[in-house]
Amino acid sequence: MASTRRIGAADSKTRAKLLDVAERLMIEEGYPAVTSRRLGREADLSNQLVHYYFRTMDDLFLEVFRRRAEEGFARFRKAMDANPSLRTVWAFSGGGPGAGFNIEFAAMANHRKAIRTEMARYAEQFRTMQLDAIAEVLADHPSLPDGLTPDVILVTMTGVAQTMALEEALGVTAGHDATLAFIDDLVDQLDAG
Amino acid sequence: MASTRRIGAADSKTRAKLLDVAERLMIEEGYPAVTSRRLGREADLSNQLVHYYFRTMDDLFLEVFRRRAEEGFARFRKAMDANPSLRTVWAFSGGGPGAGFNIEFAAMANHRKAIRTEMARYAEQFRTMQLDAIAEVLADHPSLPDGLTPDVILVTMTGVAQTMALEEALGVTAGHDATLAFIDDLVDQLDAG
DNA sequence: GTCTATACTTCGATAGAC
DNA sequence: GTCTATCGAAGTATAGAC
Repeated sequence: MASTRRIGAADSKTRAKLLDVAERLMIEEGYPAVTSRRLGREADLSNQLVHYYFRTMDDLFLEVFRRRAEEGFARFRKAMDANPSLRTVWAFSGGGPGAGFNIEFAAMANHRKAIRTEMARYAEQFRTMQLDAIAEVLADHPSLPDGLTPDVILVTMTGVAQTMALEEALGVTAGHDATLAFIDDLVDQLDAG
Repeated sequence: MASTRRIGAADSKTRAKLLDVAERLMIEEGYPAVTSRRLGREADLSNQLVHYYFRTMDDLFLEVFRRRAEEGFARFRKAMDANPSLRTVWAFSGGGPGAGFNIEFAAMANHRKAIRTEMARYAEQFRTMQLDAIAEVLADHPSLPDGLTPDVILVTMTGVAQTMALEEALGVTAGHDATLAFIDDLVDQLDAG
């Protein structure tokens, strides 16, 4: 039978605070720095309280990820409502705010099944949303260059945006400006029809 | 004055073994799993021997990275000698074998200065090599599409290849086949002139 | 070159009191 | 909801013997 250990309410303010601190710590120092003890200290709480709200550390990480994902979806939907265009899709291709955030989870996903599953779910859902958006925007465009389907446009934009973000964090920016200008032009042309 | 602690020879077989095990462990379980104790155990050595060959764990990681980088350079040069084409550049855009390997170091680079510096050095050097290769291959091509400079071609290829590799590790492959086909065609056309 | 011994820190997780 | 107490394990790193 399952453990009888108690677990904190999902709408607790303390719980939300722990998630906030975890998110900050993760971005600033990397996911291995997010430990129950460290978290408790930074949030001015006992470390054991972390285990009260999250059965395991993986549960905590999953919650951090989900919060961000939900927020990202909402922001994308809102932006598309305000300005349904390829440009908006392009603006969100980098994966939202915090490229470092994505890398942390990508590294975790490589070795923790629960996190990999959750990330895949999110990535697929987001891709579908973006794809629908592109299809709608380009619906009345008579002729795209041969082979340049919405699929291809999206994967290419995503690849370029995410890799440039990653490289920029590293301090490597060779070729970025020219590529940015090229994609910008392309997006303009496609949006114009 | 600096520590008088002894340090093992760089050409030691034991040292090489430790680097091998570290590399494997890193890919299989992630960089936090690469600890001196774990390393010693897996290599059938005392954990203290790790500190004999590498003053700090960061030194160890740097050496693991450098070994791979050197090997990657050599493989790229050899492939370009055998078949100097855009196709060869494209084949190496994914960042060599082991996409997971790159993610591990990218995550580390986000928070460890020494590793970030080394990675940036490598990335810049590799990009220059690739750029020279592309420029040479395309030297006698009279007219590229407007704005599609070697810079842009390279950053785009790199972005698409690396992101697809990352997504594939996650299990997300929507749009990959179509994008692969599109780039393949483009590469063929550019190689043909 | 490899080991033992050792010092000190930090970790995840649980039980149980208040 | 939060804390104290506590367990067992693992981490980096150094000194010094063989």
